[in-house]
Amino acid sequence: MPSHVAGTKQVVRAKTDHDGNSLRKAFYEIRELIVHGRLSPGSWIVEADLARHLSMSRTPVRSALHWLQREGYVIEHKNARKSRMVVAPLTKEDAGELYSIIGHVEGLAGRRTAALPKANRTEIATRLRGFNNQLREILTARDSRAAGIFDLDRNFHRAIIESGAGPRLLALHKSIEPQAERYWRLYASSIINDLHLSVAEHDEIIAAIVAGDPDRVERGLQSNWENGCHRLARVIDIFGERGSW
Amino acid sequence: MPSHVAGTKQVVRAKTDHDGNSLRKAFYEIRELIVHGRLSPGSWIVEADLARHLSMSRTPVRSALHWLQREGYVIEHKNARKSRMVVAPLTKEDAGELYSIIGHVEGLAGRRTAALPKANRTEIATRLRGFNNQLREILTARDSRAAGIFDLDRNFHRAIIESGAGPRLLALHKSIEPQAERYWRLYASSIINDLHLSVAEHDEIIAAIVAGDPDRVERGLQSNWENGCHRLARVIDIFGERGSW
DNA sequence: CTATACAGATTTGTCTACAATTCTGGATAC
DNA sequence: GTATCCAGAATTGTAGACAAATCTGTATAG
Repeated sequence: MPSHVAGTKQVVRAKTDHDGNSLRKAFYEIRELIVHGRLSPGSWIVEADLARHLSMSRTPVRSALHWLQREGYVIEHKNARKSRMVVAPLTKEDAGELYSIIGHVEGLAGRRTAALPKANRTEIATRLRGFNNQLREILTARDSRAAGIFDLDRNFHRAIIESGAGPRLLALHKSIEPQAERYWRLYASSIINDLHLSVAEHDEIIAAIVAGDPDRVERGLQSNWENGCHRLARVIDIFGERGSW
Repeated sequence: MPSHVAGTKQVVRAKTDHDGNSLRKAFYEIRELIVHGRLSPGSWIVEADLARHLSMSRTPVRSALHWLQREGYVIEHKNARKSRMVVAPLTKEDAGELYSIIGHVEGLAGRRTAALPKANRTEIATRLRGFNNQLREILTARDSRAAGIFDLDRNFHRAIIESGAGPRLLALHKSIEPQAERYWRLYASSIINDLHLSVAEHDEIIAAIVAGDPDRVERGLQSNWENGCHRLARVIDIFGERGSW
């Protein structure tokens, strides 16, 4: 190549194949950062910083942030006509609405789970008992490995949703549930101290599924979330809200 | 500037100010195209074509399509590792799940509307009666201006949601409701023929709000959607599903 | 006549460039 | 000492370029 062309383009391109789907990766990684509190509630988001952190360009990061905004993990601090993005704060009011929605979404799914054939229901109940018994063990052992608790509770609820919900409801649940996890993680004590209550509520839900009673399952799930919300509210009152100032 | 640099960049750029927010515009316009059936269910989507149609670059169009995908207006026809986008088909099964979800979301909001102070409730009821009476007029006059019917029914429901729901639930409703509109628009006759049933159900909902009975409001809204779904299912049976082949 | 292979056309995914706007800090006026 | 204004830094929004992947149609071999 002649040397006089050297300065013309010379954009050394680093093989664009960042594995084919950076957007997904960006979405899940950023969500993880938010859910785990590494990006703390109320804090500023700079696209370029995240892009560097994830070692990709701004384009997929940007799209991911828009997803997160639509789902409520991120809100736009609209100054004038430009949208600054901020990690959504955790407030008691928001928690109330969020938990209420999840309770109803799960209630709807649970209702359909209760309508499944008996064979399926007993199979599910067995699985649910497995999760709940593990929770009970942690409880009696005063183990308090918070991480395990989160996962067990999540698995319990997911098992119900996944067996009863169709694709739409499932997607809806998947997009909302991690937001409740934000509250769990940051106000962990609320879950751990009152764990026995939740375990008891789970027992009732299992019984309702075995009985095949949709109303009872729905009520059980709604109560579980509603009560969780009250327990959470107490903790928020004590420790204060985060990211809302 | 030395002449040997003349060929370096020279990208004449046409003032990027497409008004500051092309993404929103792209999202709403494309959604409109889908909801109104201009982009028919099951049909292929090509980013570049849409970009040309909206006279903007692919970047905002692409993001908008991702939003639409997340909300269920568009699905990805995943071949290998690349995502071809397709306008979501309209199926009886999907309608069932969709209507069920909306019924419950509105039910939750309506429940909170029923819990408002009496003064607010009567004010809302007045507004609702306004919409419903207009529907009744169209009905008795055998007017069947479909467009007006859509708007009136939508306004009726929105009035309830907006008075009872918090920001999260409102956003959720806003993202789901237009998807029901897709079914309305394409199977319009299902609404128009049985309009009197819906009007009667609306009356019951109004009465429940006036009475301030959350359970009754919730039941009323859920039934309204559930019955609407049945009416729709009959029409789908007759005319067939669209876009699913 | 059918099946395979290959070349060109399409289309998507990601990157970087650039314009416009907003923010920040410091210098100047009072 | 405080308020105002301006230059430069930082940040966002959009455009367009390119590479990889997929699809399509045609030509060739059997």
